[in-house]
Amino acid sequence: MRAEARPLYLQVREALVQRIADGHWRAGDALPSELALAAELGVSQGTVRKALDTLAADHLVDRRQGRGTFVPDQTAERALFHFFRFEGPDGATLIPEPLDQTLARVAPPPAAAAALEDPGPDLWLITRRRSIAGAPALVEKIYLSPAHVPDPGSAETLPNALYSHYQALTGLSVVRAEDHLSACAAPAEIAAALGQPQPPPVLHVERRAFDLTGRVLEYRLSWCLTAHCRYRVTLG
Amino acid sequence: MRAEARPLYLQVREALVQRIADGHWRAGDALPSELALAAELGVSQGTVRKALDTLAADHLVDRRQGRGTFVPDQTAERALFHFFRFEGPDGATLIPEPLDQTLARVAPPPAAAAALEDPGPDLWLITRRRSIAGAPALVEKIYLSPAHVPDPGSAETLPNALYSHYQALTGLSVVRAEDHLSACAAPAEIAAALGQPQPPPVLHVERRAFDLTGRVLEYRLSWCLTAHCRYRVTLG
DNA sequence: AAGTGGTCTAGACCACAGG
DNA sequence: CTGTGGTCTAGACCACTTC
Repeated sequence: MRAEARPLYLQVREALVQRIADGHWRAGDALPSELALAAELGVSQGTVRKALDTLAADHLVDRRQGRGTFVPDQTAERALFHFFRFEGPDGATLIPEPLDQTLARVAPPPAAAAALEDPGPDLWLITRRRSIAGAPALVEKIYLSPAHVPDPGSAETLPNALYSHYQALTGLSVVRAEDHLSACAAPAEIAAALGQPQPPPVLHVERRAFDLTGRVLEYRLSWCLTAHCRYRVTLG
Repeated sequence: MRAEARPLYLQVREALVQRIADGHWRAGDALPSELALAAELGVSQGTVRKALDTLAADHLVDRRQGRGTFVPDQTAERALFHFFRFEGPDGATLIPEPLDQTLARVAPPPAAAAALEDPGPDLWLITRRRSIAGAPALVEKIYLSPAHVPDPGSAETLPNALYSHYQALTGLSVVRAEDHLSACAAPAEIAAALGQPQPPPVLHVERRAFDLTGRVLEYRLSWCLTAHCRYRVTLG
């Protein structure tokens, strides 16, 4: 570890992030112990600990007393509870049932091209419908760059939990997402997919999902009927 | 500091939170230095530091190198950037202009009574309209318990930034909020207030705002036209 | 110069998991 | 029993603010 302007523990943090991003350690792997990392990097255990604590705070590693420090699996559970923000009107956990989905290569719409840097000539587009309480309630258009996800599989094999699917395919984890919400009358195509004769008011969500190096891995548009669900946000 | 089951630094944290909640230190005040607190509480500086670091992470105190540790003012700036989640379509900061507002005592609607524990026979209700880009775009109904806010002032004197107003009046700070978002056709009353002949789709936000002891200080319903704005969420 | 928080180190002991 | 992370301490030095 050389002397530089930035604090040592941030340099250690970046070195560790680098190795995770490289795939040096894979999802599910345990990192070396604090003492081992300290010896290897030539810093004290306390400095490694501080770096690991900041990573844990960002959910980039998982620390378990007596066991070790782990690169987290993108478990379906975490994807569901952390990145799926819809819940029932009473606050109950809500699990939408898959209805149908398609997979295609499409020319990038301008918004998708702008969101996904380096979009290339065409993108993967997953279109899917999901139902809540037995009625179609959610339509999603999910854009992926082939540069990041060369082959998502087929429409039949796409699982419900996409983020863990991306990780299994590519080693890339979604660690952060930014949503922009608005209300609009459902576009005709969406209203039809939701089985509504008249365009109903829908909650529109535009999402950018980032990997741990800050690249946009996924650009997603959702339209949701909120008769039986709502989007929950906690502002700390 | 007595020996107990919970870690020392959490006991220190709670002692500090208690004093802030008590008003022992007021908004804007500096806390004693780490060494002074350590001596007073009979623990090491490192333990006090760890407690203060967790408080800073939760925005309950403000630490500034060379100056000290402060109980944060509920500045209009923080209220705006942290708890006001609307922005322009291009991501630009957005400042809605106040249009008009009223203040009344009303019988608590069931939802407001459920949200505000101990609501009493009636509540304060602030109703206000705000405009974006020159057109009415936001209607808010804000319920306050007189037990927490005995006298919010008059409709004429209510400022734009309510959370810092609450703090100036009562010493209570909003430190956390939970929003529930849905889309609906604007109720007739709201459509009229927004100057829309037909009920437009609006983003409906139900907010509970908490003080640092976890009580609900405010229950707020908002209806927003999202033609020129959107609600931004970052999921870490 | 004095006082504050920020970083870094070294070492002790505790709590937990697993062989 | 060993090894892990979690807590707690003590002390050194640095960076920043204020007088």
